Amino acid sequence: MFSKATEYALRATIYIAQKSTEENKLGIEEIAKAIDSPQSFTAKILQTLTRENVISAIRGPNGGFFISEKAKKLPARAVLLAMGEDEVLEKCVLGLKKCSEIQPCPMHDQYKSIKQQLIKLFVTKTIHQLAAEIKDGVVFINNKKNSNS
Amino acid sequence: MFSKATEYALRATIYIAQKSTEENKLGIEEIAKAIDSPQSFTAKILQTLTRENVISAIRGPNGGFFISEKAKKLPARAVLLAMGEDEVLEKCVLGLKKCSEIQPCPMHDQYKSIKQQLIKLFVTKTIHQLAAEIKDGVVFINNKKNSNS
DNA sequence: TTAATTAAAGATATCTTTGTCCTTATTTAT
DNA sequence: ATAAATAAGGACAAAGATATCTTTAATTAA
Repeated sequence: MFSKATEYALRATIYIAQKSTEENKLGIEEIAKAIDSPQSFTAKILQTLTRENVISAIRGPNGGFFISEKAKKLPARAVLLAMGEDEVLEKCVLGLKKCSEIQPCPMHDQYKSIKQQLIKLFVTKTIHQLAAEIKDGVVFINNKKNSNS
Repeated sequence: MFSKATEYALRATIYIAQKSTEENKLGIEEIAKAIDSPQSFTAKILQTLTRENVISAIRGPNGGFFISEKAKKLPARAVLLAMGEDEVLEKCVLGLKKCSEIQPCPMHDQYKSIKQQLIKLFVTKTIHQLAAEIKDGVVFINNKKNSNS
């Protein structure tokens, strides 16, 4: 559904929201290990998320990444927008540019409600809410083949 | 959601199902124009769909592509399988390999039902059913910027 | 049998995504 | 001031997706 870059972006953002505070920032090495992503590639992605004001970064000793309380209230969709991949949610499933209510593709009517639910999911779920579920121990976010934490 | 190749594959399959019979086969040029796809690239894709027995092809004069009545009963998912893109339907939205009911990612519970509906759509809708909607004039499948047919 | 028509197959080109590495800028502590 | 720690940025590499072109194989009709 999403590119690897966007998957890493979502995982990293949720991880940072769960683990960091402005006083306790996270380094790129920790983040990449935690979400099982290539470190340098993830660094690029976090650069983008920082530039787009989804997360924040401070350089130098004791620097690192964190996310402000304000940014935690952003919907998950903000990550998609920052990564330039928001249109996936809206797109026609057959890739038709003109597919719409008045000119539907053969899948439109049935896909319509799925699409609406997808959009709703990314619009209503905030970064904070996603992170909170991890804190509760209900869910996980790492990706290692043999890990349970 | 899907690659361009798979989008073309779905559109081409539906178009062939709508327009062709074993007596009236379609050439690659007509198909590519109808679904607004690059002709040579589409030829490769139709080769794959033929090899995977989703559609059929006959070479030589009066040859072309068609789809058997039997194949028309295949679900849309058969096209995804032929294109090697079936896992999109099943995949964790955050790209986590181990995401499951017992070890859910932070989006799992809400995404679960969306995923199920997606799978149901591709499993229950047959190629024939999708093509029939076009014949009824209810839907369209071309992709031209300025076309209404 | 020859020419024409059509898809199949292979080689190649281009672009995008994914990924790495090295240098630079910033900040902190000594 | 200097050294260390950290992210930012740029150059590059590798792989995959997208696309084109040329040649080959199969089929048909003349």
